[in-house]
Amino acid sequence: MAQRRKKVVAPPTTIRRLSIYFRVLGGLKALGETSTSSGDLANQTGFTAAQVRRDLTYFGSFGKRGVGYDVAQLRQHLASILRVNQDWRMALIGVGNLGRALLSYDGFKNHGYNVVEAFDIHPELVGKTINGLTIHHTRDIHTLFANEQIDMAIVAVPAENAQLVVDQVVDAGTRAVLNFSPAHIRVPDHVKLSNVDLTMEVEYLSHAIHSLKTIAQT
Amino acid sequence: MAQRRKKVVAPPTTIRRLSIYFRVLGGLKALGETSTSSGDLANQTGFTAAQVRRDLTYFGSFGKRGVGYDVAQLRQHLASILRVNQDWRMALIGVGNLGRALLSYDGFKNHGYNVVEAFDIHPELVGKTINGLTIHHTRDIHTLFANEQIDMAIVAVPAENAQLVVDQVVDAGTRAVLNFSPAHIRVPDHVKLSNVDLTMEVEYLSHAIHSLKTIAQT
DNA sequence: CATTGTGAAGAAATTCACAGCT
DNA sequence: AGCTGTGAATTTCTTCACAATG
Repeated sequence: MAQRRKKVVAPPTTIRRLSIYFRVLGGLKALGETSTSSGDLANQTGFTAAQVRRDLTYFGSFGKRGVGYDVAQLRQHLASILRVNQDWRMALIGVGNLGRALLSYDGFKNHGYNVVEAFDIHPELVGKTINGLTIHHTRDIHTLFANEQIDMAIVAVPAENAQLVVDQVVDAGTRAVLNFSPAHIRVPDHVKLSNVDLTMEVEYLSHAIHSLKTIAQT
Repeated sequence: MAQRRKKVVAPPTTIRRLSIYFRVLGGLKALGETSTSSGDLANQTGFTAAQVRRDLTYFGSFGKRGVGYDVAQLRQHLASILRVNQDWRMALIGVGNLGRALLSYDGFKNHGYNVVEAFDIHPELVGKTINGLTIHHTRDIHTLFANEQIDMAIVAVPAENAQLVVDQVVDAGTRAVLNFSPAHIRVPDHVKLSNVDLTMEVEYLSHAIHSLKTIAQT
């Protein structure tokens, strides 16, 4: 112990912004742009130039002073930091409306995130094929996860079943869970959890609209 | 200028947590619980007791020292802060896979967030009925928004059309936008924007899984 | 005496501002 | 001359710790 400690680890907020820079760089590349700058990235993302630069410094220095960043090169660096295009194998648990929408979500497949298994608890869905995937029963999660190495589980089941399902996928060795159910999920330290909470966003907005009125008097 | 300034405005993070407390209180109420505490809420949300209390102080003091909080009463306070159950009128723009899933998302309708209009640009969808809603052409946004007072727009169109669509709904008077498209959207100050970025969450996880390996050596 | 509400302290994230390269 | 990379300052957010109180 008592090791020296520099500012080493990037905040979660930085990682999420990197994902956005990565996307913008993809756009620039598609347009044939070869060079960009922190100011340009700031413009296209709504963050500040200082923040763009600060975010990048957590991982290295990728630009040339006086010049800027090489689009392809910076994009490649971010791909490597974020680990995109690494043929991630994902399983979808819960093939309801939201689950089905996620199955065909372009943003996943196009970046190396492949849904390779689908599960549901409803007997009438089990055995059916959707987007080329046979739907399995959730009771078979453990067995099938063992065969196919699954890196990430997408959980889109009702709140009351969510913890149970997550326990199963964690038990089966999955190390990342993307949870869409409106429930507080507990996972052990070695598992990473990310929540997408649609109700929360809507309620945030309904609060925010209103408080504008209150603030808008200078 | 040079006005005095107390800590008055709650951070956005607080608002989002309030939404989660609200949900937990709903669960407690359903179980017949009448009383709770910051410690209990902390347990059920994964935040800390101090944070629960701090979050609440931005809006008032709702508990009794030595006792805790009345479930129904605190829930009612949060409902009022978040403005749930106020019959919000929402419009969905983009009736693709994701849009359709959102149309039938229980979390919205059950809390007074009603999708009352649906729009799409594709001629083959216009005129069709889905979940009891007739799909209109996006070109009619302005006209139809004028008739029906729309409080919030849910944007689930491809990134390349997103800004255009948002400009239209903003122009039509909407003051809140929930954007699901992977694009940086600009809105004027009087409009509130919230983004749900699925790719970002997946990339966050793929980064996080990996960095665990690096950190896990003590 | 258990639990709130809150100043004060601490930690984390953002922004400033400028030296250092190209 | 222009843009990066980064210490330092600042702001924002979280946690501590305890007086107040039902």
